[in-house]
Amino acid sequence: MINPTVLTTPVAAVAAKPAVGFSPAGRGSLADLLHMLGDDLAEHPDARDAAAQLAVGLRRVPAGQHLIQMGALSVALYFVHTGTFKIARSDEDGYEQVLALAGRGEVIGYDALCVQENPTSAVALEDSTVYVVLRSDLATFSRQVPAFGRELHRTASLALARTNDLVDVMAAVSSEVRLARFLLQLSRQMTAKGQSSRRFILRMGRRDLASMLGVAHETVSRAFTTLSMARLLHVNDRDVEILDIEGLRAFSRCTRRPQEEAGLPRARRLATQRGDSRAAARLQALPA
Amino acid sequence: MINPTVLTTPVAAVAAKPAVGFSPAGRGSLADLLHMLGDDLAEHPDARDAAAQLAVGLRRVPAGQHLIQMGALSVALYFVHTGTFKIARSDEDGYEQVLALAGRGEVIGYDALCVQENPTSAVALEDSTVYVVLRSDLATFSRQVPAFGRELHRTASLALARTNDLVDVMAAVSSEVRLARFLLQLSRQMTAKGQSSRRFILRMGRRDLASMLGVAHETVSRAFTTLSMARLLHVNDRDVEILDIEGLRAFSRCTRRPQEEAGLPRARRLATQRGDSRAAARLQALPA
DNA sequence: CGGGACGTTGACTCAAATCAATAACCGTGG
DNA sequence: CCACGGTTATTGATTTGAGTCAACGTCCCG
Repeated sequence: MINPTVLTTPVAAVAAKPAVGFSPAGRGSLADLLHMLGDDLAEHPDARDAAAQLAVGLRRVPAGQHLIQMGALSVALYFVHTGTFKIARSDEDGYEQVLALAGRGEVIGYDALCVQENPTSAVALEDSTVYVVLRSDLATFSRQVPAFGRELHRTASLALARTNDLVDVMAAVSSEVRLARFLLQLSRQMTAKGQSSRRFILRMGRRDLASMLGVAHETVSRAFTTLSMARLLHVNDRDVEILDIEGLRAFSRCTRRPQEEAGLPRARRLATQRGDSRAAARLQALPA
Repeated sequence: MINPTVLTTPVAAVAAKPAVGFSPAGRGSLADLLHMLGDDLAEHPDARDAAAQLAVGLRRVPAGQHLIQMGALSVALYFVHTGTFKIARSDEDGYEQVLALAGRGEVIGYDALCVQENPTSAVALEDSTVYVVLRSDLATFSRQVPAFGRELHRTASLALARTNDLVDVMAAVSSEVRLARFLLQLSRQMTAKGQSSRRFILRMGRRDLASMLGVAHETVSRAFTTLSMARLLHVNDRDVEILDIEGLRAFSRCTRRPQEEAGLPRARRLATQRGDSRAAARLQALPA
């Protein structure tokens, strides 16, 4: 699986500018950051004042640029303000494994806290901005504004849960199921962010998507057409609309092939399998 | 992939005893916990005293018992003191996806911090003990003993990095490469813990291992024999000895099939592929 | 000794990787 | 303006790695 995906990111552009996305930085306060994370400090006026005093950087990262270069010294954590990032690891051959997407409110760079160098890189998929919190400020900020410590733990926990979700996706048997699960997760995330859970734009190309699913990019194409023909989706390049979310959900649970349930003396099933073009067959496993 | 793996854990035993592994608890101090995590607080005598005052639970978890039941309310974080745990997620069909192993010094339950209920379960693979830190104590402990906050972030970061490693494993093309990568990571972890990096005992059965690799358990067997025959390993059930770690490393990098490097005008290669029994062929990609 | 869980090996089939061709799109430059 | 190279997406043909089914040996426990 996993065809190329070699340097999906415009290398030329990155090489031309300074390696680490350096752009006219802005300025914000810890209070701004906390507000974005959903904590208004409304009930802690004193902490609110403290947070307003603590300055945090605000950096612009143009599309395609690296926020973090894998292997570089880790100096800060980043919180996505606007835009989307792709978190990836690439081996020396240039092959790239996408590990996560990070959108508004999510932490980037947390996985480096246990070491010196960043184990992953972060690339902006579109023009983006991030809050910058220096590692050397973490302790101070957490002490002076307990809400920050709380939120940091929450976002880190979320990052962990997200990666676990990705493992679930990659563990699925068939490519169609992998895609279905991925889309459902994306849908759930969109809901959490208050956007439409039915329709959204994929921020990445087929190759990056294939890398996340752990399949060849041609297979992603085919999986899309299969799900479309099953009337579960409507796809136009990166524009995806979920037509039947319940059906998609049912389909995504079609993990490993049926088998005798754990201990329960049930023996019906199968007899429905076999014959036509595969994925279509997996469809009649639907509820209604 | 992923054959059954249905309820690898002795359900009966779990069902018989209270759902959440409940065992004669001990008592420890935050200082003990920090000492295990590698922070002696030697340079902070006052913090040392504070930490010695703060009590944390110490719980015994017999082999096969659940420390955390997926879906249960999250009330605490756990730090493995002795033994090993398997972190897993199981869908309603009884299928189980293993997400991580947790050994001495690692956190368990961190992924629940962003929600109410535990998104994963944790099962002891052998008789184990854990330090218990209530979620309600987290803020206090972090404030009173800054070293705890630091170590908590470090271990959480490690958990995230570990899961990323697992994604790398599951992203590999062939089952043999998956196994090779997994073993190398295990080897690295053993080194970090000061144990032999050449030889170790797998704590899990083939089915759980298969779940982590994202393949059928029969395939794990075959991959083991293939690597053995390649003289890279010596395997006896769960006892694994790495014979040629450099060879194994070279093999593990054999990801996707060769292809034209990014832009570079190189055209040699292949012509070596094809003919014999697959994995053996992949071997001559070695350095020397 | 029989039942159960586990590990290994073989045979068969099929889903997906691979190889290949085509089309659409984009920015550039003549 | 259109031609050109480059990147991306889709679809088809072919091959093969691994999932599945099945049989067998081992070990442990009651």
